[in-house]
Amino acid sequence: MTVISKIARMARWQPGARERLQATALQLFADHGFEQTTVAQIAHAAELTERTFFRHFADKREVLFAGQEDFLDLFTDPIDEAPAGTPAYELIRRSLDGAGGFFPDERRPFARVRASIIGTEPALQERELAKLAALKVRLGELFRERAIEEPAATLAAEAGVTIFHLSFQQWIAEGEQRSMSEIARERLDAMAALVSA
Amino acid sequence: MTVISKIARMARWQPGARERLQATALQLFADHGFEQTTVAQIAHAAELTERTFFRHFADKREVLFAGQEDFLDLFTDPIDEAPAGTPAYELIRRSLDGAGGFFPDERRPFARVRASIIGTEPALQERELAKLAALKVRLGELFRERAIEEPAATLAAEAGVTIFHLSFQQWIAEGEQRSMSEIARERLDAMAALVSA
DNA sequence: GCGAGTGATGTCATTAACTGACATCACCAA
DNA sequence: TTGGTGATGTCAGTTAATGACATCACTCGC
Repeated sequence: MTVISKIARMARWQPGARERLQATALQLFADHGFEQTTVAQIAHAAELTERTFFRHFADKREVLFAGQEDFLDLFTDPIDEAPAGTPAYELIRRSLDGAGGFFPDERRPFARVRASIIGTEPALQERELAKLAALKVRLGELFRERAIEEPAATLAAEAGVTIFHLSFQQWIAEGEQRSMSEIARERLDAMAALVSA
Repeated sequence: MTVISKIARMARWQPGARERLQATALQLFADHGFEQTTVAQIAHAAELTERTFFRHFADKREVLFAGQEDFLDLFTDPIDEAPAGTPAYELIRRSLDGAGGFFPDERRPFARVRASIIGTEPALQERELAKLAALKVRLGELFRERAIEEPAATLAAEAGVTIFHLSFQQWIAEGEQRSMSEIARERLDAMAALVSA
């Protein structure tokens, strides 16, 4: 009797289907490319069916982008906790600082593989832009709620997301050792210097 | 003998297949929605085949976004013509001013229909973001070529694209009468005021 | 314990986006 | 005249995505 069939006697399904699909997909995409990998292959390798894949992820690309809600909260929680009247620049600083915690060093190898997959596929870059745009919209809303007027609110949100994006790309760059928070702080300071110059 | 068969005797194909597909697609999308319209329907309504549609447009969404090259040139030509040493802000001002010419009042109704279609479909918003991102990348390159250092180059490109996007949305807003150039100038001034404050 | 629900999964059928290979045929240039 | 070219058509195939219905371990109230 195999280990798998033993487990199968204990539970109807193996737990963690979603995570298994994500890990399997990442592996297959890295090995054979995004386009060359079919959803059927991913599902089969994860010992599930294609239909189950699409129950967990709205489309094939989404398997690389799940967890959007958590991602947004990372940035917005520090802003929610800031006192009223905090200036936009300080809100961005806190937001980036808080989000930095989501990118511990252990994640860097994973992030690099993921980024290299996304980098080879325009369709995936589109999705990434959409996710960043969603973050931008959310930040803009929070700023406006705090009586920061347009166009300052949108521009501040834009700047915040840009700083994050630039920092993230540096974080996963070859040889980079510094933490996400350190890099983001440096980028933010550079922007501040730019504006005040 | 029909008009069509007369023309058919004179030419193997009706000219302007691409434009016909674009106009037909816009019409059908507006009437029945993007998802509800199939490529086969568009092609048939334009008296062409599905295969021909995909020869002109890489995918179904692209029929609403063709002409990317011309669009980019609109923004970059004024920058190419500016003298060396022109500051980033002035480059953006010229770029927006030049691009404004691409949005004459006659285009507003078309732009409104198009925008309302895009607004209802996340997949189309993704594509639009990708196009704007391409513009941002191109502007960033031009700025860096002019010895504007990072992160100023990327931030300036970002700001320019944001101003354009905000201006465009205002241009197609209900009741708006001003020209694209006027609106863009106002938005740019607002941003400048913000930075210098 | 036991029977009714619940939830994650499987099965099956179908649609529609997209692609490759090859055919057609007016036009044009040598 | 003839041979090449380019835009289109035809056809077959793959795969992403979705709806409808079945299954069955688990759980909760009794």
